[in-house]
Amino acid sequence: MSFTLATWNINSVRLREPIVLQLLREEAPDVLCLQECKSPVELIPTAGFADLGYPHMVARGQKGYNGVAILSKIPLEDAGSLDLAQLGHARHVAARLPNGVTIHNHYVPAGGDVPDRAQNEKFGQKLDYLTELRDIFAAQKPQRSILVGDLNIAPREDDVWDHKKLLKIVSHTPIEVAHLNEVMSAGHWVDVTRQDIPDGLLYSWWSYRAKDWDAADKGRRLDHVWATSDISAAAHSSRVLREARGWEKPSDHAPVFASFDL
DNA sequence: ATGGTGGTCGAACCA
Repeated sequence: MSFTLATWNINSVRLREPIVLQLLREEAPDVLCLQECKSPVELIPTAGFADLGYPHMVARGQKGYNGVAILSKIPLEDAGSLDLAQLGHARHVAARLPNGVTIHNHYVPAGGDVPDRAQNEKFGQKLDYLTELRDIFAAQKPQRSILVGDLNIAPREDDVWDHKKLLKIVSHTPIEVAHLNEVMSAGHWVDVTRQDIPDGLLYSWWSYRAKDWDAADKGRRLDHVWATSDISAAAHSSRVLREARGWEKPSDHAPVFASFDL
């Protein structure tokens, strides 16, 4: 079984229903994982998705903030959700495909502006979220699994537009990168995007605040596709759909794709 | 050092 998967922080699934439909029409991934839906599950506009061949969804939602959803052409079994760091936020949901592969969709806390948990509670929550996730993977090694989402960390020097300038900026601080790497090693996860695209600058997010995001190109790679080591060799064809950042009423994130032959 | 933009939901919070 082969399938293509995409992950996209949509920043309101209701406001951006038109560009979700555009992505499904033009790129037709088999599975689309969304973050920051900012909607209760019952208000996600599923009818249009179903009309395009995506009748299956597992999701967790809340009013106004957070929210994650997995849309699919392929039947999905709800595989539960976690409330990491006990925030009471809808930041994770998992689904199982008929071939037994589990897809984890995460929206990691952004962490606020000050990279110090003594001054900024949100930064501590972000680190705690990652520590708890690490501990779960250390206790039980995940198998035949894919983990995607807006992890709100750009781990590599070439995942940001200026490594030195961003070392004290939340999303690229050494302590965040260390926490993310501990999650990866605890679960034996492989960074599929960098397996396929090992070299060079690569971003998936550009701030709304830049005058000309495309020309300035001050991006960061915050959105990730990982696979457990038992299936990582089946992954291929990773790409970032940068053009979606320039669509009508865009999200500040672009979708990240990967395909799997399993 | 600061402010820049955008979404939610209708003032303040979050990214």
